[in-house]
Amino acid sequence: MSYIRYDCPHPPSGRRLSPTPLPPCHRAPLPDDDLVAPAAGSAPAPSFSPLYQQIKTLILRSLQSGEWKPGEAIPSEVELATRFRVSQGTVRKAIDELAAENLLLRRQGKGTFVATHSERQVQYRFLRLKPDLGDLDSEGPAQRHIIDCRRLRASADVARALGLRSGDMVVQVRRVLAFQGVPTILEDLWLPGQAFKGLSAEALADYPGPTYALFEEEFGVRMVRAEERIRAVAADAAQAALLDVAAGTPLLSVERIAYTYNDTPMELRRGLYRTDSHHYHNELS
Amino acid sequence: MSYIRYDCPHPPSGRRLSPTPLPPCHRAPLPDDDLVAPAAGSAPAPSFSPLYQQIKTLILRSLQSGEWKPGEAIPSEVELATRFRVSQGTVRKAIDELAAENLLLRRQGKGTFVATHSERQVQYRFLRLKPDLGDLDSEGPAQRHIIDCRRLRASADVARALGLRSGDMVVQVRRVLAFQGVPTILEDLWLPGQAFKGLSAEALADYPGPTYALFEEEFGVRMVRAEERIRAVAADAAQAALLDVAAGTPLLSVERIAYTYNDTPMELRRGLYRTDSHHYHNELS
DNA sequence: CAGTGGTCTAGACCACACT
DNA sequence: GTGTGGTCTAGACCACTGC
Repeated sequence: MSYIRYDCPHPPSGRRLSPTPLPPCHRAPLPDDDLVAPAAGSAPAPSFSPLYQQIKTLILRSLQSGEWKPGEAIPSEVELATRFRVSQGTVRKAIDELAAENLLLRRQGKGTFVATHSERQVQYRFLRLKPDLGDLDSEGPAQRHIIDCRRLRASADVARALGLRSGDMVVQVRRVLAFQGVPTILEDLWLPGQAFKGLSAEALADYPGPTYALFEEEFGVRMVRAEERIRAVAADAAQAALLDVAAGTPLLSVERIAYTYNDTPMELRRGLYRTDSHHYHNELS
Repeated sequence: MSYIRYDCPHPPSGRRLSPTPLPPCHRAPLPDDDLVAPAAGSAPAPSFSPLYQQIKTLILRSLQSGEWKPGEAIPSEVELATRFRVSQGTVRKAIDELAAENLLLRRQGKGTFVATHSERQVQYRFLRLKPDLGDLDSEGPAQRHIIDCRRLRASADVARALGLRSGDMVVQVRRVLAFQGVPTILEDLWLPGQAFKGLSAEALADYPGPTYALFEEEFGVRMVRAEERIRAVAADAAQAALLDVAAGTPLLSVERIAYTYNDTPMELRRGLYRTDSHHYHNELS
């Protein structure tokens, strides 16, 4: 008596059965807006998912809607259990998965928090380039040199990567990141123009934290995961000049697509990394 | 009353208290070999870990000792719960973590299995080079050309990577992997000579599955995780010839250290990847 | 059908953080 | 102390697999 089923004996819309163990019977129906209704908008078919997955979806929805903002605490487990009328253990399992995906951050004794790119611990979460020697902090944050920031129409490949139509407006940023004075990363960013109205070179240059934190704060766009394709290429003359290397120097070409909630692509990034004193670090398991 | 503590009121060695909830008292002491004793060999200090962590350690120990071999089913959760005298939920949580680390594989209705590099699904788990076009299977498995396989004394850097003393014996393998006839990967492998006695070029060439599966079957060495450092380099003349590219072509340099249980390094691999029709794929989260 | 892992609950207690 | 997440248990039932 625990799963949403089509053959649910409850007439009032195919919602989940109530998991009350000892008296093995159903719980009183809940207000529709309190649980996932297989209603408009959602995919109608797969409402077979376990309860905790539905809770997870609901929490995700609240994160997406901005009900809880990055860095803030979400309601406690007991509170959420009451709200969703499930046991604490079920809420717990939902939160466990969201924490494993780095969307939430649990802190014992304090609460559960919406993850952010601002936190010291996980700053530059998506940057895998590490110095060959010395600890990660000894190097300090990168210096940013914004070369260009403009609005233009998306080319075919940029549009495809961002799920736009070619010709749609995008913001393009070109910048160089330097570590301890050595220019090390040259990258281009493309962002959907719609969501990033008003992004300027000044904002990018002045913001003290990670760029993804700026995106969270100024545009409400939270990057949740990303995919990268890495190749080795030779620097052309222009690239070589910007990175202060000889033309033809082998560079790491890193193409990244970053996604918000619901696997919506929100950024395309093409970077060239010098790997003479840094390396791209990856953990496999 | 649930954690191992130094102030545990049980005299017979600092072992864990019994988690019996309703009558909040301790359970009868168990045979020493049944649970982690903070005995010789292990680090003595950190015996504060939760029960499920201890269970995890015990399961890990059985995996390590070869009590359950790759591909085999481990005892059911209830069975393990009885054996370790804990609740099924506690065993479950231990297995959950091991499954998340890809050491175990759960299959509903069938059991929990020791993960292996032989399985079709996760074959080439550690190889991140993907074809630019076409699905992963369309390409088929790589053709292996073993160029060399010899035993020699470890150089300083190889020894350091493998946790050996320089001068210790290692097996060195050089090979080329080709996809659809195109040589794409040139790599050197170094393996501790002790554990890989008898490894031959013929065995490497003839074995039909992934090399890591051969290591499991023939030498009982299970690679559990790995770390990679990636750089861009230019092919020298010899490398270029083997990979059928022009000298100076940019290549991905991938240095991998693969670990067995207990974070013991068991393989150093230095690969050069052509990225003209393939790319290194990485997921960030 | 029995056996396995998967879900859900309810309740107890522990560890940690703040006040 | 109160409130939070973290651990542990016991028991029920569901879903999948294979005999």
